[in-house]
Amino acid sequence: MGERINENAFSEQSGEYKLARSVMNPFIKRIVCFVTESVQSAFDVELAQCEIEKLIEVPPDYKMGDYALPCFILAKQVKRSPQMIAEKLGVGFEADEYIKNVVTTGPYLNFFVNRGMFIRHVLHCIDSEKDGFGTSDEGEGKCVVVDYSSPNIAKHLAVHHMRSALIGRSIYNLYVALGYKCCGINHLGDWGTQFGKLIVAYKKWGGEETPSDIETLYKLYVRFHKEAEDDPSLEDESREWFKKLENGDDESSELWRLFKDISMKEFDKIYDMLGITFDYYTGESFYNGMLDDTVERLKESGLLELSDNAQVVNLDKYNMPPCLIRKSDDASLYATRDICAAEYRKREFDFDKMVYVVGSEQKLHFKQFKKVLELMGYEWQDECYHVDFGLVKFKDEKMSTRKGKVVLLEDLLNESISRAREIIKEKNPDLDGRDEIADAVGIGAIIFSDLKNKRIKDVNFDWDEILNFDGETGPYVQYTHARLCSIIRKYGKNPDIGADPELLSEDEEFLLVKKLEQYPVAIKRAADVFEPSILVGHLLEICSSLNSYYNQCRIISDDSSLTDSRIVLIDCVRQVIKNGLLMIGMRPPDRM
RNA sequence: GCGCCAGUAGCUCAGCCGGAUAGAGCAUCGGAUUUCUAAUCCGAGGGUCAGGGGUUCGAAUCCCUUCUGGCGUACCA
Repeated sequence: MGERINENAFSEQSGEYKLARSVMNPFIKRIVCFVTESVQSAFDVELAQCEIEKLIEVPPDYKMGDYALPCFILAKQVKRSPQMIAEKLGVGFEADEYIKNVVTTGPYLNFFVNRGMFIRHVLHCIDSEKDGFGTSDEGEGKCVVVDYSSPNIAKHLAVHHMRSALIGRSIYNLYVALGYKCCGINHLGDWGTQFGKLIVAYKKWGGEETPSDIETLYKLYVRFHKEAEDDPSLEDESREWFKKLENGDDESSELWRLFKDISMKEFDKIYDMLGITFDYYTGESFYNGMLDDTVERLKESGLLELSDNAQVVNLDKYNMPPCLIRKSDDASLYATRDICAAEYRKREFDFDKMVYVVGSEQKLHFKQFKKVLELMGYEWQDECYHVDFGLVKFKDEKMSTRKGKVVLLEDLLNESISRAREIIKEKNPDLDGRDEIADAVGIGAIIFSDLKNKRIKDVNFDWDEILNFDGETGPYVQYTHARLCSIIRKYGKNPDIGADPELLSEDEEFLLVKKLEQYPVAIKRAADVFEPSILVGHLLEICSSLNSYYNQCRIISDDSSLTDSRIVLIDCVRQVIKNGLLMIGMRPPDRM
């Protein structure tokens, strides 16, 4: 029986994590102990266990082994050829219950685990941790602030606000899984000159009726820009109105409140559909009363200087344009408010990390922002991260935001749901609860397509691609989950972890279990680099392994012992897929 | 002009703190269902890892350089 173990996730972990993993994986621990001792006895060279552990990787081919020790690095320290080292170490190996065999292949020493033991170990972990499998307590007592979505009032929620929300929410969940306390903040763009513009537009063209929907507000906004092209005085007028607003003027404050309420109603509708929540909705306006203090601190630090009548922090020394703090009319800017908000959040939450999930086009802003914090003497600026993501591009000219056209998120989501409904009608017309499932699948497809690629990649917004439910997609993962649930339903009993794992002797079964074992590693890696796509990619690998297995082996058969064992495996896969889907904000349907 | 990011199969991407034979999905073509859900699986074709130099026992991966594309570059956010 050939072996088909092929995966590579081990090779890229940080040394720190590898240490933690060894606690979890006794197989690697065993290898590390063996190598450490052997190097000592064979070459009289002493190496730390964590050094050895960093070297352990996974061979690229199933025939080669489960874990490998490349001997190149050792060769330098021991001053022998890597081939010779591998050979000499291999000779001294004795099998035990964890590692059953070792093979020397050129400069590599390849280890084979005791599969039955490995499977037993992993399945027991999953069975005992259940929904908690993949979590840890490494963040206990620490806090992460995540700033996501943060749309501007009076415009429709744009696609990039959805990206920010989905990425941000996933990062939030990842850190919760690692035991951190998280604060999710929607830093609403509810302040700034654009409010002056809106007020001007409303007063001039708003008519008698009080606006009640975001479409009306948006039209006013668009009209303002159109008219301002011919009449630049409108810009001055809007700056004056914003100034009034900032000074607490009644009329403008009332309008501001109205505009904000209308927008929030609209936003909440979309957030509900996507399952996005926040702990705080403290937008820019929230900091209005604190701005003077912030500016005062900047002044005291001697950072402020006057330039063309505006107050700025000069950043020439750092090869950056100056950071504007107050405009020539004394009004604040977004940098002012961001700095103020950061100070507030540090006071309020005493975070260990603060994450801004905002598009790449604002890179310079965050670079300046961090530099100013540093110059103010805040060491914690080191723990502020701009988690940027690529632009959303439109293939289809009809949907371009240019020419005042926008993709309405609500339309996009509804389109996806109705597409899911069509497919259900076609494939499984008698499905119970099909409306709810169409929701989960339709929305899931959107969420998944947004998170599956590295965030830095630009997204080519293409209906056909986003609404394609074949291949590496959200529906694929959900479908896999539903199938597993279906098998367990058919089995009719509760999976019994007492079933014999030794019966799971197929290569596909072992491969699957290895993927499951890597799930907590994927979580950790994804959180470390704020990259949900790492988790998504791992979920796809699990599903792909499972489907391959499913098509090759029957789970429920006449052999009741074997069936019992396979059901335990199936239940564990189901559990892990469920955990992963929830982590990225998707619902795992029991059937579809 | 300057700065940052990206360039891997026809398309979308993974792999990138150097290691064993560059991998997926989509699309195309060919197969699999009396059997636990075919939204699945198996197979085929498809590559100058943008070009050039360098470092190294070894480079898609690190350094330099050129080209292409995107974004940013003080009173918008």
